[in-house]
Amino acid sequence: MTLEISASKSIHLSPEQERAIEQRLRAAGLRMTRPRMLLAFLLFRHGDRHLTAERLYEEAKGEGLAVSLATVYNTLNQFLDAGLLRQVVVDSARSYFDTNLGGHHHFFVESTGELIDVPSQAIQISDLPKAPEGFDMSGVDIVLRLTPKTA
Amino acid sequence: MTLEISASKSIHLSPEQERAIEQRLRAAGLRMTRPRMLLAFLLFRHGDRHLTAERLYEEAKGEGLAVSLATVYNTLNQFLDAGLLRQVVVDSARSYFDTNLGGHHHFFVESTGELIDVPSQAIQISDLPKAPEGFDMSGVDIVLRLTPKTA
DNA sequence: TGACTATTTTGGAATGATTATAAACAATTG
DNA sequence: CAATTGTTTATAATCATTCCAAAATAGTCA
Repeated sequence: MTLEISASKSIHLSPEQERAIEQRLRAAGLRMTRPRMLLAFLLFRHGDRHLTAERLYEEAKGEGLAVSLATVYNTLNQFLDAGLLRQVVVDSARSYFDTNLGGHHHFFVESTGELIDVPSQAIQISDLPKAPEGFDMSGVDIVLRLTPKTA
Repeated sequence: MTLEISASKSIHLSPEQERAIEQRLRAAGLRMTRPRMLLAFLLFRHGDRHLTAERLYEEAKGEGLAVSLATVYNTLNQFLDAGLLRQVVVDSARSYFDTNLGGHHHFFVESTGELIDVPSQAIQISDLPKAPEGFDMSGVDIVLRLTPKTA
């Protein structure tokens, strides 16, 4: 699939990239469409990323292939449901989507909104309470909040 | 100060309660007003609480002394700034305010929005990464997410 | 390929939490 | 008590996100 934009701009995926993405989306029960291909490409092409919907939307526009903000939200939520993304809750104002699916935690720079991965083995937890009666513990989220050093 | 509402309803604070609250607010540079006294009373009368602004607003109305939603938000933010409350970020949809100022963490029941304190000594962390160059670590937030047990 | 059905996309309206505004009010100070 | 300053309030504004109905696209099958 070629993501044509204009005479001057377009994104080309190699057949392998395309097949890899298609396979992941198909496995999740999602049809392959141009917006989903573009967004998957932007999300997964370079290592781990932490993005807000708005930022991904801007990035897509910057690449020249416009996609509506509603579609960005729809797609992010579908990817979340499909387990291709994880949500990170660190800020009551906006949602972050994380492409790193491995167990890990985060530094959060409150002043800039930047998130930085912390590998889970960097934090040693020797004891955790068990879930109260009737519940399962579905996740352990650790956020290390950072502020610029007070000179 | 007596929080008079109607012939039938009013909240009475003992002089000690009143003085204690007033002292805390004064120390934070806040004038003593009726809405602040009411909200402080509701927040601090019974042990540790986790409240959303909306819920505190409803509770105030339920007690008969109406206070505007804007004032609830203003007051919560002032109390936050004054260090009388702490904010808990667990849900991208709403903000929780926590009256427990001691070091502790939370269980979060996603299905109901309920928060449950976890004393910090219930979680043993034997190792934490240090803050990246130029930053101080201002907080360590741990959220244990709960889901109803899968029968 | 053509025609049909099911799914997606989209722009714009709607929602919900929170914050800003500006006028009315209450507390403090002298 | 008059002047000043800080607070409350109703309402409008904002911002992220979701909803909606119509237009576009993908999948299916003859």
